[in-house]
Amino acid sequence: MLDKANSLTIGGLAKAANVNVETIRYYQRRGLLSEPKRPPGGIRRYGFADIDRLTFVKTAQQLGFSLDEISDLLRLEDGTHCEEASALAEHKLKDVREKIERLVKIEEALSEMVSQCHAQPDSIACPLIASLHEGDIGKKGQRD
Amino acid sequence: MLDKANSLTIGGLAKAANVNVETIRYYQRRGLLSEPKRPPGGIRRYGFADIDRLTFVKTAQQLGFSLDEISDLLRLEDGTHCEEASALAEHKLKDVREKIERLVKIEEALSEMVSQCHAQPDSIACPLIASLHEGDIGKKGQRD
DNA sequence: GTTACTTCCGTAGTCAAGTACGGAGTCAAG
DNA sequence: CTTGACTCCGTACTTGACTACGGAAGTAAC
Ligand SMILES: [Zn+2]
Ligand SMILES: [Zn+2]
Ligand SMILES: [Zn+2]
Ligand SMILES: [Zn+2]
Repeated sequence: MLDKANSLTIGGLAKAANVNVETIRYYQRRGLLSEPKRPPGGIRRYGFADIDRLTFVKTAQQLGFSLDEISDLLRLEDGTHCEEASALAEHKLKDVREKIERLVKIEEALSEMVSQCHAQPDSIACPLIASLHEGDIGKKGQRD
Repeated sequence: MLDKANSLTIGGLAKAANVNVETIRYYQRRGLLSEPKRPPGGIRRYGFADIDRLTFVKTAQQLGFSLDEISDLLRLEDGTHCEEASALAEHKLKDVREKIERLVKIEEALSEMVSQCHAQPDSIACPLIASLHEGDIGKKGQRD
């Protein structure tokens, strides 16, 4: 962790990790990223470890983890908590699969509607609109 | 739509649709749900159509649509012309397909991580956590 | 016909995840 | 040694989606 290359200012880190400076400071306040000591009367420097951690946070976030959940993941970093980490990930995986299932149903409904609509360009009532009146999209499986 | 059974008070509707009363009122303010006329000096009554609409909103929401987008979806119901309706529906369809794509990538990444984790019960570092450090998920095409 | 819930309505507060602002201090170039 | 850019820090604002609050009026049970 004591890289020769702990040479980035917060702005450089922000650029390197492709996040806003304020986001870094926010993560520090949330305890997701530690603040390097500040040399007396100077400014903080950051290094690869910080880029790595920001990457971790952003990646996990794209996987649908909240910042709180990411805190949990970060506390499991020592690798001795494989069980807990995978339980967390498996829960997310289940959520994601449910979302996909529902989206596929909507996709089918929408594309059906669109093609019905195109099939009847001159009808008085739009079949797309008519089918929405039936309200049969996503009738079941309302849980998280 | 003109059910004999328009007998629910807002509280009953809330219970039936499994949402908070305040959420219903909020949706009314946002125009996602219409307010039935109030009989002079009386209270509003709701029916199945309202339950359906709330269900639709909640389902679409779980699929990742914002309330604004849901407004768009719902406006397809409100007598827009065929052209506009199908344009909207096609746009949404594209959105849905993009969402599915992104979620499938996430799903693959997560399930890969989980199986790596299970494959190495005795490793020192959890490969699931290790892979979060690599940040190679969704490197491109993250847009909406 | 009094009491205890509800409804109605407007306004205000909450929560997550940032983003912006303002003033003071620091640093690198010219 | 002055300028201009950047850092630091605290506080405040933002957005989306609610949730709560307070007081007046409606309604139901006894
Ligand atoms: Zn543990
Ligand atoms: Zn593991
Ligand atoms: Zn049509
Ligand atoms: Zn779109």
